Amino acid sequence: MTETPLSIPIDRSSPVPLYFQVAQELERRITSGELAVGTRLENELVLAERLGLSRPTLRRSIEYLVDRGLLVRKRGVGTQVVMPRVRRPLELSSLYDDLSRAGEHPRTEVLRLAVEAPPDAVAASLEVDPGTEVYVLERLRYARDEPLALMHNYLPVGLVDLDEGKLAHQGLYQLLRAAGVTLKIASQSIGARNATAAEARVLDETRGAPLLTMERTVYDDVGRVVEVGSHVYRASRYSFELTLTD
Amino acid sequence: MTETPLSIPIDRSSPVPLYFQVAQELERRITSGELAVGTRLENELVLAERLGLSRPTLRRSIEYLVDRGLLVRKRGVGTQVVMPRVRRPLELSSLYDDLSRAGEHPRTEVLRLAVEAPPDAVAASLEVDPGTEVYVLERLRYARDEPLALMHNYLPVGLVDLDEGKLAHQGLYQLLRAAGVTLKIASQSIGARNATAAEARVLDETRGAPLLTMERTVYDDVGRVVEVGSHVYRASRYSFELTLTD
DNA sequence: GTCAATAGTTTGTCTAGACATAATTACCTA
DNA sequence: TAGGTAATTATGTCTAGACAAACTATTGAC
Repeated sequence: MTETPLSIPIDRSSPVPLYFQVAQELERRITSGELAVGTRLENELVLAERLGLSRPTLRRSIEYLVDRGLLVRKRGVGTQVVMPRVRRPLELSSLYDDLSRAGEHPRTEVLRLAVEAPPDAVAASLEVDPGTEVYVLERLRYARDEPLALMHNYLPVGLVDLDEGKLAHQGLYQLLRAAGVTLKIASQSIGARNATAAEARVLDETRGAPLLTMERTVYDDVGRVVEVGSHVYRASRYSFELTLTD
Repeated sequence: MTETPLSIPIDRSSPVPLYFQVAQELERRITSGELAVGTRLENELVLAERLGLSRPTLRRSIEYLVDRGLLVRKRGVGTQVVMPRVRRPLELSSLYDDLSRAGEHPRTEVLRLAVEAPPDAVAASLEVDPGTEVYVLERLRYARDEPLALMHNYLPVGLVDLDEGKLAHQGLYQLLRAAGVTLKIASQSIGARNATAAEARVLDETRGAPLLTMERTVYDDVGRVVEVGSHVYRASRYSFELTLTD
């Protein structure tokens, strides 16, 4: 129930929007514990005046953090700090990015890279006519020198130029973003099955070992399908971590 | 590249906020296909005047739909309809709700309902002291008269009163919501393993059959842990569908 | 013909203030 | 004392307008 007078420096000459400067600084203080859970913020009028901002601008900062689950507002009551534990609702990240961040030293072996007509089901997911040629990519992902996942990707040609060299050192999504593609939304399906003999051999498992399967279709900001992936992960080494909101 | 003059009736006497009336109607027209993908909206000034709203209010409507991935804005260019395919980023729903919606006639068999001290790991997830008594719940979920999942749940006492009768006919989350608990955020981990003999027997699978595992911790709007779940699903009958954004 | 400067269009940010509505608190009456 | 009513406080919604920045297309110069 503490209520701290809040002081945040604002740089009006910065290209960073004012509301975002405030939001960022608030987020930092909350996640760092500087603003403890349960702390009540001063009311918007006072806060706006103290920071030298208009109320709409200040409200926009707070709204941003409310959306992300760091603050709770109640009309007639006030605004309170809730959770430092929250991460993003869910990130559109690739396995490579995740592993890099976790310091797992990912490595990728490109087993196949071709331009050819994919299976009809994949063509349908890609929303191209059956028989259309697309990038077909088969990769083996290692973490700490152990095989982790066998990945099949399909991409329309023309978005990005792929070659083995680039793919060995960068994640596919990094390459897409670098090519100016804005990944916007993906739909995934996560399931499980037992490893076939061939999969077991590649992944250094035994036949029948449990595998996690993931099918993913990724769309960009204008609604184009930019990638279809069909991957299997060793369940003994990997699990999906998610955070849901609402 | 079509550009339609947009006409939306607005009820100023309604308690529904104006920006939301507009957002809802726009969403309906987009998902129904009435506003086709690629359609460009008129610019905000014109649109605001046509609808008799101020620009900030109109902008708020549009912002709502941009956040949900139905519209894209580009400065200097305009606002365009993108995807009718998007659903919510990801819903905090329970298996029971999902199945009901899908018309799968879910049924629940309560195998155990007790108040006792949970394993220490669960107590830690629940953020209660080891040895604290909590609800311990073991259930078998059927869909279309076939066993689908074996579910273990742990809840702090005092939030909701549980009894077998209620649990047979309603999902756990429905009961929580009815008790005034606002589910806000959950962190999940999805993995896979092979079925033990006991699990296989209960789930009508064979020993070694692939199972999807899910561990979930749910928090309410003020940051309390309200449920910890540890579930296994028959991979032959179930997969997780997700939509990621950003 | 090509490239750069420029003008026009459209969204992005910000301000100042008005009124509405929900939650709480204080008070006053029965 | 108990009850409801009124005042208070805070967020929610909305308006009207200003200026900034990004993108497009056109125009002009070489």
